[in-house]
Amino acid sequence: MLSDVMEDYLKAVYVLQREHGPPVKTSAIADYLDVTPPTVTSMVGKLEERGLVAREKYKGVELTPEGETVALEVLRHHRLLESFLADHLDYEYDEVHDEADALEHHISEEFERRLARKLDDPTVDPHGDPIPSADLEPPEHPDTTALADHVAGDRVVVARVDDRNSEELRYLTDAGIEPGTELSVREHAPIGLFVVDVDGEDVHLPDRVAAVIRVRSLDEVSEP
Amino acid sequence: MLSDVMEDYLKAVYVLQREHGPPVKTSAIADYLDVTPPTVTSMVGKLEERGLVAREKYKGVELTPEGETVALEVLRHHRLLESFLADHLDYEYDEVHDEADALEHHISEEFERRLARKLDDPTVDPHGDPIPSADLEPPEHPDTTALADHVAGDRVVVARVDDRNSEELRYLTDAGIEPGTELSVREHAPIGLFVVDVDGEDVHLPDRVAAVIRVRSLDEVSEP
DNA sequence: CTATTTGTTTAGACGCGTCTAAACTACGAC
DNA sequence: GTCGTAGTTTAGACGCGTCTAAACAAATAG
Repeated sequence: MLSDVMEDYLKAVYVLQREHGPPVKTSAIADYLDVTPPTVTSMVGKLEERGLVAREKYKGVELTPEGETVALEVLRHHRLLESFLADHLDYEYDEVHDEADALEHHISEEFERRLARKLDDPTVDPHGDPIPSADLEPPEHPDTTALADHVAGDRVVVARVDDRNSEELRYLTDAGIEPGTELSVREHAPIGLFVVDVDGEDVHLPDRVAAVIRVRSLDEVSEP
Repeated sequence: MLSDVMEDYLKAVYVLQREHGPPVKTSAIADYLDVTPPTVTSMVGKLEERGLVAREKYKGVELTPEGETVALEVLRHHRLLESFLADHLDYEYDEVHDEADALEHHISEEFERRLARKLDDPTVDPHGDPIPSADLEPPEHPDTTALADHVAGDRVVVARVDDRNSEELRYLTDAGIEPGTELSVREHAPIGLFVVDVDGEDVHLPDRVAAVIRVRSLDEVSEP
């Protein structure tokens, strides 16, 4: 039996591993979960005893296959819930993350099955993140590029946006930027600002934000 | 801030208070929550400090108005969830209780609102239990009688069935007995068995089960 | 009206998940 | 290469929710 908190740690390691590759550092997990580093160390110790992570002291941590399966299960719950909230309860994209976080540990396998069925077995959540399949095999990660890596003139379609910052997400949604949106880069201003064209409207984005928007090229040219 | 566990205790006191009236005994709560009596004593102590229950040592416990409001909030969550699971996720009546128990503490106020709206502000859950309204005023409890108090010949309509025992509930559902079902009492056998007619079929129920099925009379006669 | 049984509370312990303070490791600057 | 610093781990504490064992109160039988 695994506690909610342990599941949260495994999810965190999974996500951070995807972002920066293993090994995942103690402080990165602490930041992600809003907890102090000693707390992480002690929790990671327990996960190691259970064979869910491999750890090298002072170096960092990495999921074992068993740990990855747990993380994928949690992620599947999370993203199915997000999809459900957006599709059937009319939540805005920026509101679904927190609600799904609260619920993801408490739904039964039965609930998961029925939800998936109701939603027609979706493969992508409202932010464009892939939903792990029911067999919990590691999902394909379509090769996308960061919007920040593109140059003026590039035409791209948004693949996914980071779901963690609700305010940012709302800003983007209001500007019409969400998975599936087509846009073109007008300018990369030297002060660290991207200007993109969305449906004929100029939208301004600081570099930091452009870095977490994943896109696919529309013209097979100009890959970074 | 109230923990999930505290909410569970308040819900338990509420339900037990409705069933047997105050004061609610320590052991009754312990049974209900599947916990030992000392645990209840210590928890009740904390609830008392917070002004959510009034207690007389060795006698029992009773909800304060504040405690009752919390209990009603939890119950509203629970019963809205049950309704949702049955109506939109095709759960059977006997499956909804446990799932709702797991989720009731983790949905936001926003979720509650959207759920109620989606369901068209229901006033009764699938078991026939009243759903507290959004203002959390104590709901009306329609005056029903126990099926067990009726005699041969009485025609009644089922108002509610106890949602706690999933097996019993499934048996009743399979026999066609659920809120809204019309039935008539054929016989009260002296060995502690009720025989009722449901849609022309004989259904046999031990006294204990007949005691937890609440009904309303169809002929204005023969009130116990 | 006392004695026994039944039920409740106190006492003390434990695991979980968290913290702060202090010890330690690793790594980049010099 | 040594040293200082940034980051990690150990040590020790705390509140929560639970338990068992023992002390205590209330209800009941005689």
